[in-house]
Amino acid sequence: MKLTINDIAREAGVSIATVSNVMNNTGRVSEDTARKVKKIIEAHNYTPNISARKLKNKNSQLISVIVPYLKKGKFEDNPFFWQLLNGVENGAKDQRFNVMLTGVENDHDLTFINKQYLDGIIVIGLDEKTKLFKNIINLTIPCVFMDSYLTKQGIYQVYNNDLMGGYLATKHLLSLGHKKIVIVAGKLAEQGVDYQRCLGYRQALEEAGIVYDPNLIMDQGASIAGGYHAAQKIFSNQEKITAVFTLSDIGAMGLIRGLNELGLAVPEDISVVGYDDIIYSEYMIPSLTTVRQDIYQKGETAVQLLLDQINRKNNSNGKQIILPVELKIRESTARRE
Amino acid sequence: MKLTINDIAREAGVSIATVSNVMNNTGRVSEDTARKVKKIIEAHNYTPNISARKLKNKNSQLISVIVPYLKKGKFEDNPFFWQLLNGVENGAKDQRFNVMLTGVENDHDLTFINKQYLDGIIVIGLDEKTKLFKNIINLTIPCVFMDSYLTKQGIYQVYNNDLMGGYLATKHLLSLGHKKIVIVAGKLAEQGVDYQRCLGYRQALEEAGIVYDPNLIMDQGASIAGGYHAAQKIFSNQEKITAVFTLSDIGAMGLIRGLNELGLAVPEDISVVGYDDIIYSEYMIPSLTTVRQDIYQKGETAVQLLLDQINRKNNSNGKQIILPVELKIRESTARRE
DNA sequence: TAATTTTGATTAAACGATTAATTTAGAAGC
DNA sequence: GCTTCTAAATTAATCGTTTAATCAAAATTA
Repeated sequence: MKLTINDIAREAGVSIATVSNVMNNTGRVSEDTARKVKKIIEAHNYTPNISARKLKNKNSQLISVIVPYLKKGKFEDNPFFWQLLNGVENGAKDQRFNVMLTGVENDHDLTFINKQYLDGIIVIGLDEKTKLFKNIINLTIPCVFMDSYLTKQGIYQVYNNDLMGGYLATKHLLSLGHKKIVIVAGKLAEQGVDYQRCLGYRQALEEAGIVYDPNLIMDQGASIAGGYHAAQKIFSNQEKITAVFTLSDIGAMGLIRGLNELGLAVPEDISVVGYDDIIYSEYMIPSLTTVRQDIYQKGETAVQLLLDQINRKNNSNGKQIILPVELKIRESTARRE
Repeated sequence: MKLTINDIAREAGVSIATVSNVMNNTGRVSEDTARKVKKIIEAHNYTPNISARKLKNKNSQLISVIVPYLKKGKFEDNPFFWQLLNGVENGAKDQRFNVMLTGVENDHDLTFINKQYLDGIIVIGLDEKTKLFKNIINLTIPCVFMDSYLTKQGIYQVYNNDLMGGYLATKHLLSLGHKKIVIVAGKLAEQGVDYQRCLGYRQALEEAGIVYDPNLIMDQGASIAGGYHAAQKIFSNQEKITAVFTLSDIGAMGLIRGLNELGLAVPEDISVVGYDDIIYSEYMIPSLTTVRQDIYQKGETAVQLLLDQINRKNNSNGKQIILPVELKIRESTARRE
């Protein structure tokens, strides 16, 4: 049914070794023979069986993007991941790699990522202290960690300049005259992006001579519902809050909706800055001032870093790539009255 | 280095065949032996080499979701796909299947499918007339087609009741007194979902005794930018349009933004109905009246249908599953003044 | 007890590639 | 003409499983 190397060899009147040599350009075949074999390969659109090749060579042309889900069955509503996955898939395709998506829970055992099955993985937002991290490291397969600030030596990481993002957003709000700026964060784990963004926030405050008030940090969840619920808290807060820095655009979306329902207008009553610049931010009403990161490009970068690692296998010096961020000023922020 | 079945067999003092039989629960092994072997497998955390298994069995526990992209390098901005993929991944995980994502262009060669020994594929929104469709059919691997209305016998399909969705949305607008209702569609290919939704629209018009006017159908693209640009057209249209039925929520999002910029308020000046009920629709300002389909569940359903096919292999009767839709009435529609 | 069946294990042949070791055929050197 | 060298092809082993074909021992039957 399916063509094998034997079929090609038979038709070309050569041995399978020769066919293999032709395919792998080992230079051990005469030009004439090579041409003849190639023609037959072309004609039948033959491609070698990856499993067989892998059994010998130990590579599968398959990588996985690992998303530590909150819970099985729970839909992750941030389009961030989708955009990222598009970037990864696109970058991988260029080098004829395929991309798997795997959602895992935090204490998941990774037997399903059989060591011999994947050529590499990209892991998003993982903390070094988790069991999952240890399990992944133990796999000793090429790996790129994205959006986490890990201290372990010799690993590959990609993230945006989150500290700068936090700094820029806060500085912008400060420049508009805001003093009481709330942060609505996802989880503030020390190795997460939100922690860094908060550091940037604190740095900007400090430069402006404003005392950091931990009560203004809300650890609410980065989801759309998280933002929505934060509105209530902000509304009932005694202090006069005039600006909110939400560490995700979807959180900002929920927040603005929530504020509206409580009779607070954005930006007239409260200014809001988001984070990510997902595609919808530009089209929201009001359009969202936000810290832009190029998510698609981040995906491409990560896959590139991973494939580099896969190709020259024994280089384990590790590498960090920090991508730039940019403040996009739109309608959701205004001068404090 | 890596443990093989031989190591386990040696340590257990049995043959590799016995180890294999233990792993695959063939029932050909005595309880005592099985227990002994299992213990050793456990102790070493051994997992069989998938490539070897694949080579023998020609199955991979791997399926792919195929998204016919518009173009390579172009990011597909509809979160629909992400939600769907989450559903698929979740459903697949239950049965220990992994999920690949593949974006293909219309004339893409599909060799990767054989190479990876995919056990099955889910294809989204594909037209029967395309070359890609023919190529896929020729592969003769288990396949589920989603969101297309194909006429070929013996194939498996999953879609929502799009005709009903179109009907419900239109009926709702009619009941609010609207007469000139524009449709902003993606592509109106005969086998696509948008075509069906338009049929529903026409049916509702007919019941209300309103003549169908093809000039009111805009074939603008279902993207957010498509909706945005449609606003201009609607604005400059001479006829007094009071309502728009956008065949995607993100299109509606772009549209509402566009209308706003042109000084038209939703729903005061124009009512807008979307389609999909993505998670953001509820949080938009105004929140979006839309036809809800449970995308996550659709993903789960598709994967279930696919795995059924994979498991009892020779049943090729085909099957269609039609999932229900529901109208969600929110703020973006109002009675015509 | 001898013949037969059942049970539980082993042997060995695939699966489809890669590659080290080997063979063959010409060409070159003397 | 004989040896040596080189280029180009082949042979055969190997990767780690599954499974059909066997086989041996124990259990059952006559």
